[in-house]
Amino acid sequence: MPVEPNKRPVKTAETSFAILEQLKEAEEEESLGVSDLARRLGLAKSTVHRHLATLQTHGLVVEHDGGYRLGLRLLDFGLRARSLRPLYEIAKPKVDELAATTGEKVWCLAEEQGRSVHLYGAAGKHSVRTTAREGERGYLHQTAAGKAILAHAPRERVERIVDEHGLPARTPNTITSRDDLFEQLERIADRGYAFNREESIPGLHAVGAPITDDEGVATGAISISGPANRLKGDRLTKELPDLLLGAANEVEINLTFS
Amino acid sequence: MPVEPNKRPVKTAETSFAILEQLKEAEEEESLGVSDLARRLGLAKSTVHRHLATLQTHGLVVEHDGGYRLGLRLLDFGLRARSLRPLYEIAKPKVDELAATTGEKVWCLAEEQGRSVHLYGAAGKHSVRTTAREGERGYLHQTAAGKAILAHAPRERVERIVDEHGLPARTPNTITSRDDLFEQLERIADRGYAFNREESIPGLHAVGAPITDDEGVATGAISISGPANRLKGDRLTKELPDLLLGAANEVEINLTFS
DNA sequence: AATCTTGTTCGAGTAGTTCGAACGGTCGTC
DNA sequence: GACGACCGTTCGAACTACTCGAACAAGATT
Repeated sequence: MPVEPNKRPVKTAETSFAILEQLKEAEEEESLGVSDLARRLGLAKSTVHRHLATLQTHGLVVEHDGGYRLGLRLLDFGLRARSLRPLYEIAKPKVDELAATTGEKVWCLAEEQGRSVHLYGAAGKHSVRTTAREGERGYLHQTAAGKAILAHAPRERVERIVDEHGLPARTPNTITSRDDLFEQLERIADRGYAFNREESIPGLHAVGAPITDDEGVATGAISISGPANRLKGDRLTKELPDLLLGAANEVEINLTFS
Repeated sequence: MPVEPNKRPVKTAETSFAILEQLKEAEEEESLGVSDLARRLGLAKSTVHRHLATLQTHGLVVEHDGGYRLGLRLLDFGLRARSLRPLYEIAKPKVDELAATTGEKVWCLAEEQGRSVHLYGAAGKHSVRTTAREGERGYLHQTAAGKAILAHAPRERVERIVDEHGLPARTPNTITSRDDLFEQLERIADRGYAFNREESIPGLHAVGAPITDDEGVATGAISISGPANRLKGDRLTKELPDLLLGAANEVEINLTFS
């Protein structure tokens, strides 16, 4: 499913989305007003005003503190979108379990439109706090879970994803060359799981295993991540992968019979 | 802030929202196609097609199984909307704690546009499974938490809310008369917490306490709910309210100093 | 094999959006 | 205390761009 070039988009709807996007990007305690938004988006005040009024009647935006912020109707949509994914419903308890037994941060990621989405995360006792948030979008080549997904996808699919999104770096260790990527993906496919050695965040290591369907194609992945000095040696290369593969396998079985 | 009558809404944006709404209402494993949506919304196929293409490039909608479903970009927006509310961030650990100590289902609700929103829920060991979901909207007069919020709001505000949303019933016990409502609210305001005796779901009882700001106006509430035969007598009228008020008070303190 | 779907594209007509100007209100400053 | 600056809001006119319907290929169903 190549993302269509999308001739003739609905521009009016896009400006509404642009307003939502601006409000999402806004700082925590900052609430934007009509004029602020109009300036940022290069639109007339009256236009922004009209869009905001419409968004408000649908609960997508709410007045707050002399400005506007995202409305909780979006929470309804977002959580519905997530619970429609069987992967979430089934992986969640396993992710909790892994976090409890390993004490580290455990994530379940899904792939959508060539990007990764952090579906659900559970914190173990010793888990580090990173900037990752549930719902966040990321690049598949930058994480252990993402690479595990790519390694279990048809090569042409990976080619198209790289064509579209490139291989942006986040740390000196991030894979930035196509050749390196495919070389690693091959080894990951053989091994069945992937490592991340400070490729997305300095000082952070991770292991990721794919969740594959009955045709061996990945629909998501789970990962365990923690500080490099704790995730190393046999723990990183043996113990955690074992736990991870066990959990991933259980999820796969439950997925095919649901 | 009376919800404005909203002259001149942006109709084009509204049809985009209507499409999202339809996809949200859709059954679990049902994925709607262009023609389905066009039929349901009374629009031309080509119109729906164009909207879907636009929604897709923004990740709000994704192709799946020969149709479309809500995209995970909505999860990003929704979770951001929630974490922008200090109430959520601060109440969450207390809700977890209450669920663990009582063993029942504990909810944190917020008020928005005269309706309640289930911000966060935690399940205790014995907690019942209800139809309530995080992100769901409800009526304030139908639940313990909602009534606690209404009881700690200016009377004129409550009047406007009832004018706008009415007092729809969910069970034979739901409050449906204005007089009954205000009578109860008065007692709740005195007492400091509210009960729900099968007013939203048959066989379900609950206690709710408001989270108020420094002016005594409620911005949200937390509640404990469980089967009527377990939530009765002193446990319902003494023990649980005590725990609840303690937790609510802690949340309030943390909220004012954040 | 024929027929009824499906999703897709495109042109024409007009419905609806955008802009700008003007209003009243509120805040801050001189 | 009055002025000026900025805010959000409303409205009319101009023209953008959205909606519809028809027509197409591809696939499913009969």
